[in-house]
Amino acid sequence: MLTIKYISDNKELVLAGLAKKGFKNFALVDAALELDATRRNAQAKLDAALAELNQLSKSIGQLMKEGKKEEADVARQRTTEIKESNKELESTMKSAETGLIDILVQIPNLPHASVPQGMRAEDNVVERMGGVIPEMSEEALPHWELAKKYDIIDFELGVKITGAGFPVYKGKGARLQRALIGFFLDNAREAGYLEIQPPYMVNATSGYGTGQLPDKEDQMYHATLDDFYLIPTAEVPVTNIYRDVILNEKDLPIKNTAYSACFRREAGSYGKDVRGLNRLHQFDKVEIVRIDTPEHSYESLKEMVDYVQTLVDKLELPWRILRLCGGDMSFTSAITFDFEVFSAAQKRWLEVSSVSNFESYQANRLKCRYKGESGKPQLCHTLNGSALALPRIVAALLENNQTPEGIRIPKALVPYTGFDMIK
RNA sequence: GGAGAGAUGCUCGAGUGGUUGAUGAGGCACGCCUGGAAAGCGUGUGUACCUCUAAAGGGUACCGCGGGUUCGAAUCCCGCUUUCUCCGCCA
Repeated sequence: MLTIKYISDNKELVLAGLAKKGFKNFALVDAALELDATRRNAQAKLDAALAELNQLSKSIGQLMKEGKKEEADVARQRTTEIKESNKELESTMKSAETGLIDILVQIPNLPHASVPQGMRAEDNVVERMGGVIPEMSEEALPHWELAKKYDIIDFELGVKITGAGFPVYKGKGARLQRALIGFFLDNAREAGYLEIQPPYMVNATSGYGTGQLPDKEDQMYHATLDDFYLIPTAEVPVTNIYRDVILNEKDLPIKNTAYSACFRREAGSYGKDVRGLNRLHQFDKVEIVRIDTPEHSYESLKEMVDYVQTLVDKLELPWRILRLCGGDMSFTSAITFDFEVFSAAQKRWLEVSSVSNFESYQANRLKCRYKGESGKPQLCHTLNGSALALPRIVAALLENNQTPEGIRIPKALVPYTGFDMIK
């Protein structure tokens, strides 16, 4: 969340930023500022009262030692009065405090100056493109047909076992999944990322830390008996490693990578675009997470984008990078670059990665700070990106590389699959 | 799941009701010493919020978390979380 200090120092910038993001509830900003004033006022009074209380306590001890019981009793009486009047101050302060946080978590992050204006996907800007879109014959099959033809992914079987959106990968399909995970993790390691294997369930505090809660509560699977959430991305557990942590500036940037299964309810998205692997409730993804100083976070962002580009290049997929417009970015992001690959039989661009700088928005929730030479702890910047999400990569690989003899595996991946064709 | 023992600052480790934000040791930083270093000596070493603000200063809170008792709690009481040991179960 934004800090109340930033909001009160830069109200006009905040309102302009929110407008760019398509956020209309400006009243929340004033409400936050008002609650903050209430809180500060109550705390000032309460602190003064507590100071007097502490003084009285000391004097009572002293008086008792000197045997001046009556004077001590007078002081005791006074403490009772103070404590009585403190009750109201305490409840004022507490309710202002929780009310303020309730409001702040409803205010999204502000977009970076370089984020294009716009509300819809059409307003996103193509940053650059690469790879070659293959010529496809009219008989080219979409990946769900190919999956059936070669018996490598069974969607109906997943329905039987769990439900729609939980496919079963078989044989070379399963091995292709495992190959991609290994390929992505090895590349990340070579690029300097520390591999992490995180829990796939998190508590509510972690969900709040990265901003999934309360904003996207209905997008996560919730194990109510234990109040755990299945992670929608490894970003959640990995970033929460750094919750309530003060890092040393010389240890930055932190570079972590993690494979995890990801679980998303995808409530409300049905129809043609979700066929096959296009949108699943459970899928595999390798994530990269970075934590850096505000001075270096945009360098970090560029490195991450460039790194993801090397992956789609090695996989020989046609790709493009979009700079998302204000209205299309996520709640918590300050800037986001989406990677899309072209899936030649569906003739569609599919999003396979989203690389974002959250600036200090997550860090403020997480209380993730760093300390440099100057001494004072400051909020870090957090960044993350998919590198990469598997299902749509698989969809594009299957569709783009289909031949009459079978499906060709890109050279870079063969050491991981152990086969170069799916026949 | 049952029983018992713990949870204190960067780390270790004192502390069972009264100037204890917290003894001590280690670590770290700075200074002295040195040709340089080590050793030695000295000094310093948390976070958040409020107030004030150029800075300094002052105040409040924090000894796993949340309550309670008391004029006063790291210290007493209750609940929770978590770690360890033993038993049970088990991939």
